[in-house]
Amino acid sequence: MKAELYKLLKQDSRVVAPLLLGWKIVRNTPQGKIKLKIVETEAYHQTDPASHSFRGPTNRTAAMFETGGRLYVYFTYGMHYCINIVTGPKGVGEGVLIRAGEPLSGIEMMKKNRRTEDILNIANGPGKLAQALGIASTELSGEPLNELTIYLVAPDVKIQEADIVVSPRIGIKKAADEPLRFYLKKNKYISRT
DNA sequence: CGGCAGATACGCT
DNA sequence: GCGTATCTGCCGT
Repeated sequence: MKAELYKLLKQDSRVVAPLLLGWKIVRNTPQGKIKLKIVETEAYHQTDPASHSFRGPTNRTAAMFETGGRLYVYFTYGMHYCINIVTGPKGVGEGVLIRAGEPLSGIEMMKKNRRTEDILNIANGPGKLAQALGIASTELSGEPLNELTIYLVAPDVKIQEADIVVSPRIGIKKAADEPLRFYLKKNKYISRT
């Protein structure tokens, strides 16, 4: 992992979450690369009761306690996988949930993975995004970001602060008012407004 | 379209 | 047992 990215991801998830907007998430597959622009994120910190890491490390959440720059993949609702970028120093359990992405390339593969032709419905939610990327297990959880599996690419054009909208997070009961969801203003691929 | 039930299995109490 | 960082389809408007 590049030093620049390592420095970014070593920071607090609440700092990193808005900074990841506009970055590209790339999945390398034998059939080719799948690329999406990150358009929606949420921060989950160890001190946050809504975070899986809140009660300390477990077998499931061990990856969140690693040094920033790894993947944390979890399974929920009996059928969905979701992807986080682990952030912060080793020993602190935190990460950034990637909630939605704008398809850039490998679109035919994503359509097949998602069983839909509707481009607006390919990755506009965390479970959908994981499915679009072909993630159907937790085997990549704990994996360091790397060009052989999954990695991040910096934005071509720097995202302006004025283009970022902050809101409460989706689908949680605890700490439901915390403004820890970030998305790109007017972007068509976010999960909801 | 908006709201809601149902699916489904795993981690933790 | 119970709750879950969700999605889809089906229903009514």
